[in-house]
Amino acid sequence: MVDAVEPLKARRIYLLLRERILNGGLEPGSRLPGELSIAAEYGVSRVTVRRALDTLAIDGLIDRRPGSGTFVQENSSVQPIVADLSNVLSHLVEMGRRTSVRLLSFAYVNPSEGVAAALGLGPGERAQRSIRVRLIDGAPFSYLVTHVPERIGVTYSEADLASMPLLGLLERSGIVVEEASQSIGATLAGPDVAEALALEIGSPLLSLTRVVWDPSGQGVEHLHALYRPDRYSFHMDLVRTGAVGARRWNPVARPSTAKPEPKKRKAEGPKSLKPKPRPVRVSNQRRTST
Amino acid sequence: MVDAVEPLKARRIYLLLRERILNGGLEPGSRLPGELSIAAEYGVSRVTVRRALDTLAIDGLIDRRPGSGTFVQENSSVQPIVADLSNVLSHLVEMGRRTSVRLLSFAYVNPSEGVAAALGLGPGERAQRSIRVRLIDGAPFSYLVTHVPERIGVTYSEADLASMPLLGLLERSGIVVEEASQSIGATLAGPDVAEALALEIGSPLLSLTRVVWDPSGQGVEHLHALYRPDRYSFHMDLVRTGAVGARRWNPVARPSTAKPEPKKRKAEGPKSLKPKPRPVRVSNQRRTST
DNA sequence: GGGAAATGTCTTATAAGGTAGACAGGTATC
DNA sequence: GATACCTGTCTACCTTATAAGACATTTCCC
Repeated sequence: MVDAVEPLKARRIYLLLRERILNGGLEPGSRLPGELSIAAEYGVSRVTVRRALDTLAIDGLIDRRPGSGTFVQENSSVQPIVADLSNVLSHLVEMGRRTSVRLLSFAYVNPSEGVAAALGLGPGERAQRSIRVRLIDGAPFSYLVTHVPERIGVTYSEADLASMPLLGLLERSGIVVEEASQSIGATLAGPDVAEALALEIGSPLLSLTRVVWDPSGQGVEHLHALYRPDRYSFHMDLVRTGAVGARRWNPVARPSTAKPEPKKRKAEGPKSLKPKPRPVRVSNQRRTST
Repeated sequence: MVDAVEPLKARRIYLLLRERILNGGLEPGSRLPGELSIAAEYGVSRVTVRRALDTLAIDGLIDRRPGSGTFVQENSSVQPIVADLSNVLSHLVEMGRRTSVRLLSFAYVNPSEGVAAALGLGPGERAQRSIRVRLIDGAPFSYLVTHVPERIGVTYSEADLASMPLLGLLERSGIVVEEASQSIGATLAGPDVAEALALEIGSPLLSLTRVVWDPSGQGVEHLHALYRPDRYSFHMDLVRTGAVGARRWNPVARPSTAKPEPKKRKAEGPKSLKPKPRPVRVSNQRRTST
C-alpha cells in the first residue's frame, strides 16, 4: 500500500479543505485564506487551488465573493434523513408514504454463496433477487439489493414490491419475522450504484447488510443496502448500564412514533445534537459526495 | 451527475476492485473478469485497468496468471473487527489490552461551534482536543478526534490518554457517564487521515460522531471517529417486538462478555453471516461491495 | 479617492495520465 | 491441434492536470 504516485493535487487540496471546513477549525461564515496563501501553504499553483475551491463551491460548502474572499457557507451542512437504529425497519415502513421506490431489477436467480448460506438455502435452491432505489422528494438515497427464498418470494408480485416495503409484504404473506442481524460498513460507489444514486463513481457510501429470520431460524430475507451518507445516516441513543467494572452501553428503545424526551435535561440532550437553530451552524456534519 | 473532471481513474478502479475483493462478492480463488471486461464495465481503457491491477498485485490481493486470468488471492479476506453496537464503548474497553494507541495530538483549543454546542460549552470556554489512532496488531484501524471540556480534561494527563481509553479516564475521575448519542455515516479519507490509517487518499471510511453526557445533561465528551471499514464494522442483532400494525425492531442487549446464542437455530444463526468457505467458486458477482 | 487584497479570467508551456490499437505468448477447452 | 481467451508488452496519440504568469474587476478600509 505504498502510495507511490502523487497526482491529483487538486483533489487532495479539496479533501483537505473540506476536512477543515467540516471538522476542522473553520467556522461557518469565516473567511478562508486567500487563494495565493493556500497555494503557498500547500506548495501548489493557484490554478490547482481554484479547482479545489470550484468543487467545494459545487458542494455548496463555500461562498466565493469577488473582491472579498471565500467564505464558509452558513448552512453548509445538509440535513440527512436520520434513521434511528433501534427502529430502522419500521422507520422505513413509516416512510412508505413519503418516499417513492424505483424497481430496477426483479428476477429469480441462483444466489451467491454468501447469500445462500446466510438464508440457509440448499445447493441449487433459487432466490428472488430484487434491486430497488428509494427516493425522497425525487432524490435517490438508497440502493437496496434483496434476496428472498423462492418459495417466499412467490407470495407477492413484482408490482407489490414496487409499492410496498418488503418486510410488510412478508408479514402480509403470513411470514413471522422475529430476528435479524445486521452490520454496517462503508464502501465506494461502483458504476451502476453511482448512476442509480446520482453520484460520482468512487463516492463514499454507507453499507448495511441484514439477514432476517423467522422463529424457526429459517432465513427469509437478505438485504444489502447502500446509502448516500449525505442523505441518510444512522443514529442511536445509548444509556450506560451495569455495575462498575462491567459497565456498558445499552441502546434506548423508543416508541415507534417518535416522541420527545421523557427525561429532563439541562444543557443539551441527546436529541439536540443539532440544537436550536442559532444563527450559526451545527456540529454533526454530514459529508458531501465528490 | 455533473461529472466535470474525472482524474485519477486508475486509483479509483483500484479502490473499487479492492473493495469488491475485500468486502464484496468476489470470493477468494475466484477469477476476476478479463481486463477488457473491466475496462468496458468502468468505461476506461485497458491500460488504466492494468495500472489498478498492478497496485492490487503489489498489495498481494490478486494473482495474475498469463493466459488464465487474474484471481483473488486465497488469504486476501481479512476479518474485520466487529463491534457490537449495543456495546461499542465497553467493547473498546475490553480491547484496551489487545490494541495499542498512538497519540497524534494533544492540546487545549477553542472548540469549533459545533463541538461547543454539543458539549454545552459557553463562549470562550476551551476544550481539550486529542487525536489518537488505534492499532490492532500494529495495523491502524481507527482515527479518533475527541473533545473534552477543559475542567474535565485536566483530571488526567497526556500519558494517561495514550494508555487508557478516554471513557475509563473520565469515570476514574469521578465523572458519571450516563447517556450518549451517536450517528454513523460514511466519508472519504483526506490526506492526514489517509496517512494515519495507512490508506490511499479517497478510501472509504466509516464515520461515527458521539456525544456523551453526565446525568445533569452536561456534555463530557465529543468524539469524532473514522474507521477503516475493512478492519472495523458495526454489528447488531435485532428482535421484532410490538403488536401487529406497530411492529418494530429492538436491539438485543448482550452481556458484555460475548456469549453464544441463547436461542436454538436451525439453518444459520445471526453469528454466521459469513459461513464456512466451500471449495466452490462463485463466478460473476456483479454488485459492488458490502 | 486611493490602495491593498481578494476573486475572475486569460495566456502559454510542460508534465502527467489516459486512450486506442497491435502483437506476442501463455492456458484452457473442445 | 485448433480455437478462444487471457495476460504481458509496446507504440503512438490525445486529453487533462499543473505551473507560472499577466491582467481585469470587485470589495473593503484608510
